Amino acid sequence: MQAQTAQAVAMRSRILDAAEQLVTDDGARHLTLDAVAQAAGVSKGGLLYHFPSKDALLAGMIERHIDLLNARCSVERSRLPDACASTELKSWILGVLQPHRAREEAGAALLAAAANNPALLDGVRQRYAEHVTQLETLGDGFARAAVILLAVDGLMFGEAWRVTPFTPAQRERILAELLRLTDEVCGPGSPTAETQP
Amino acid sequence: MQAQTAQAVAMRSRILDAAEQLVTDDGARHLTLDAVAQAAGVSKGGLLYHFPSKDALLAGMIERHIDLLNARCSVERSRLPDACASTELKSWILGVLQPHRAREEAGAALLAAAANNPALLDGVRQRYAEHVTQLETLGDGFARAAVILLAVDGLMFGEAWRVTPFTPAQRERILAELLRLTDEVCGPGSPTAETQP
DNA sequence: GGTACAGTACCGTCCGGTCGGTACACTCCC
DNA sequence: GGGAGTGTACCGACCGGACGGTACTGTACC
Repeated sequence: MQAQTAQAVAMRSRILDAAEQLVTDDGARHLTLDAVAQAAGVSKGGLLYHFPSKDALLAGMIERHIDLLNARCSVERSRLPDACASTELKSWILGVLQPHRAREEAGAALLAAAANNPALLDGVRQRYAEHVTQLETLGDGFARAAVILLAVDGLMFGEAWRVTPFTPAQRERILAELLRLTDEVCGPGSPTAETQP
Repeated sequence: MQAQTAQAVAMRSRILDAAEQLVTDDGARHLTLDAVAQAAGVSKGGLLYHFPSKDALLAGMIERHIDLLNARCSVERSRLPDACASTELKSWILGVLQPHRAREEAGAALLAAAANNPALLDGVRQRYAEHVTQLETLGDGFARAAVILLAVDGLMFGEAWRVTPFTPAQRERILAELLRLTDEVCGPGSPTAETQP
């Protein structure tokens, strides 16, 4: 890790943005150092200053992706007043799927990593295993909760690969259904939760 | 397309097997013509005789993957006696997930294609759109059916990427839950339920 | 004076694809 | 029936370019 001045952080972010965009537009195959440097408006030397190797770049993409998801889920979790067993699941659903305008193409980071160096996905694997462990505490509700979790995955992957042809309205219905199914796992939680317009 | 003698078909199949194995074991990055040729026990020239380019090889992987899924789903569909609206969905679930010992790693074909040339996924996109169109006929059940479809995707992707840590027992429970949810979409699908006493 | 780059020249390797050639089977024709 | 021709299946050396990475100089700016 480096000194991380504001300037450096900004440039790192620009580079990661460019890399994500490249993957979603042209495919992981075309994620080359030269292409990333050009897209980010930085020299190759500058790129390698921040990410000393391609693996480091990929790891940076993954790391930011996970951090972003964690931050989103934390926000959603803090918005849910109940401490029901479904809170984690709900915040996961909302965190992953809700603000879908910005960059669910961040899933591209996973694709790029999987294509180039599957070992970089270990962090994701670990996080996933933790999720499943949590779901196990639901007992009989495990299977349904796992289905919900998997559906969220499927939607995220599908959108990252641009294979899911859902309209925004359809997506809304699916999201609502996921939340409804979550309620069925362990009840709707605190009544104050759903009082928003 | 070529003459497709039995010999050629066998060799093509061997090559595709080797390619799939390579992707699942070493990642899409290491899917090179030389590596595939060596793994298939064929010379590079021989490989390029059957697949004139790498894109052709990837397209062949995708094509076989889709054909395999279609065949499996047909078998499962023919086993389901009812013509209920959930038949398609059920046969899809069973076809994709049931014989999971053989090669759900065929999902590796999708990964390899997405990494190298995303345009190769157009066939998959088309097939997916057809699925969704079918689901729309379910009316109110659409959202739930879509969730089921997405969960199947999520499980398939997750297994292809080796991120899902489910035990076989957990997987069984999830599969059962998926079928149960399918029944809820339009009833248990008893044979010709609408017309029989 | 250290951070944060720009710029460039270069290297070694890897990889997709080409190309000339081989072995063998089959067929046509005299 | 035997040579000539044709097509299939496959081999493997080779080429050109792309790509990851190194190395170094310069320089704007706080």
